[in-house]
Amino acid sequence: MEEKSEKNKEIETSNFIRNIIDDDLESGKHTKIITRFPPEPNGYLHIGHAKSICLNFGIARDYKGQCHLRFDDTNPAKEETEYVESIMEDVHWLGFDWGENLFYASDYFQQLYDYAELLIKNGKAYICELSQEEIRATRGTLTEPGTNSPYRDRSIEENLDLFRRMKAGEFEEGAYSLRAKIDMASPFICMRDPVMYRIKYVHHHRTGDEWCIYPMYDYTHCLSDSIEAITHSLCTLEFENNRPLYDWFINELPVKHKPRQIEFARLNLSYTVMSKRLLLDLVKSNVVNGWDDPRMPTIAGMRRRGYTPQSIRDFADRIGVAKANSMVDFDLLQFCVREDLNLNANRVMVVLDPLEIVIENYPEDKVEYLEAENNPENPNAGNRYIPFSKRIYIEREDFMEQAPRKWFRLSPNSEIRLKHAYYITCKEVIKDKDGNITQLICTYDPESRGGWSKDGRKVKGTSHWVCKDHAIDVDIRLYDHLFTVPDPMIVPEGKDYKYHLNPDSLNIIQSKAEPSLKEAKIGDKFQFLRQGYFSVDYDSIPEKPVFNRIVGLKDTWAKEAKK
RNA sequence: UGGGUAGUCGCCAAGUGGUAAGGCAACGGGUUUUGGUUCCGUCAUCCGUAGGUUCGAAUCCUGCCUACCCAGCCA
Repeated sequence: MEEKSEKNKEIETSNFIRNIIDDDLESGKHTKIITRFPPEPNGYLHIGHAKSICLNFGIARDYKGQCHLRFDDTNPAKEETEYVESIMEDVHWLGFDWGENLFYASDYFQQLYDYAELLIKNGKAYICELSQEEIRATRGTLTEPGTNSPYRDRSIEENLDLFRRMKAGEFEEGAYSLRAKIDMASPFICMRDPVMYRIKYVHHHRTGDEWCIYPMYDYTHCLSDSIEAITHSLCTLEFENNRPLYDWFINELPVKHKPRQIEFARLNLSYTVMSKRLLLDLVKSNVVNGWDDPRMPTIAGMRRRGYTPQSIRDFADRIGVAKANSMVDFDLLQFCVREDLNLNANRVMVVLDPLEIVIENYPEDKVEYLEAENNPENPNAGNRYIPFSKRIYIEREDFMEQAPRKWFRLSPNSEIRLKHAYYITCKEVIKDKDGNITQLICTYDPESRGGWSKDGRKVKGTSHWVCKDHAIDVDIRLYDHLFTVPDPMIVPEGKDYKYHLNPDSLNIIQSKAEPSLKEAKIGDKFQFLRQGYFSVDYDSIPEKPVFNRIVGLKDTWAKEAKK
């Protein structure tokens, strides 16, 4: 399904990071490019991570280098095996493979510890007894320098002894920390003697209870990159401030490789939120039904919704990579799925909101099987046969008693084509006592079988339909944006991001589908003719398939009708 | 207010001194048994702003404005 659309597309991928890599290759600084995707296993991956994954693995692929998957697991209090499994699944699903290069920062705990002792021996790190609050208080502010810790000038021997006893579990959490000795007056606040190690009596998902001291991100990340010989360490903009510290550790230690950190802007998508904290909150507060709720911007959610890996990769290519903060239109993502699915999803007829039609001049017990192409964009998709008889359903919104200007669907005495079937003309409108339309009486033209007429008369409107006696019942889940505004983070004073939650982000309806959909399997994707693209949800049961709407078709009539 | 970044079409984004790519969206039109697809066309005399250098600047220099990030023993 994917290969076909992949080859007729050639997005020229050029960005400032690739330019740097090109220069490094040309100058001979590097001969092989190694990148890495370094998630912390404390939550599910989202579309923002997909951007990073496509960037890192994409570069490795294009430069014939390699991209490592490395779990940044230095804070056991937040990390779980469940997350590492979901992350691996999502990266694979997106179409990338790290091969042998699966790593964990925790693999380097011993090496990192040895490096720390070396820093102590070189007089570049010390054991501090200040409490967390005291450290904060002596750090200074954005405009004022901090003050030196009273423990800053301990002897190397004492520092070493204390550090070893920290590791041995002799002290309580928070009683001691290992700090780099840099500069309490640095305008880079992260350089004001940052904490390198803290004591935590917490079980680690991989190292168990082997360690009770854990290294901090700034200390761990640069050295992990170095150990793996990463050439270009790509991260998001908020780490720009940390780069001096990244370089400091690399330069103070006798490392073989000195990776270069390069920062790019993280992805923001309109009508959704992207922070792990907020996504976790949506899950915990049951606003959505779990991490893979189809409204979530998580990879798992998008997969369940029906987005294809190809469409997400294409999206990542199209949004580009730069240093300016930005918010991408959700429209672009929708364009990418439609483009993929238009080529690859078979067409099928489903009447979302059924209105019964009785064809008065059609024989009572006759059933015909009409041939229908599965995908006009792909002749290889073949044909199928759809039953047709006297009673059928059409879409309720395809009929209007008082037709507006430019309306070319059904209305009293007008003629339309039933896709793949016949021309019908509306003769009578049946209503209940409240005036609601309950049924339409129509006639059909037996000469128009297949949807053509010999006299070549123009029938502008074409409706989809299903045969009443053969239709199957299906549940349809119509999804819309989780939020009603492009930027949910802009809220009135005193409100939080939930202020803009869309109360109509999910609508479940019962519909009638053509019988072929009985065979649909979980994850199958279809275009419901004239409606949109839908994917079979895993909540389906044999008696009742459940479809998620991935995205609607472009609807220029809806636009016209608004005028 | 210290430091770090960024400001090119409604939204992304190329461009790196030689006179504004491309995509999405939008708009107009042709084709069409999906008001889908597809096709054709329109869409920045102008690059946050004010000066300066230059034959020539979005690209170099200076000032100013705006936005984002940094004061976790989170990442």
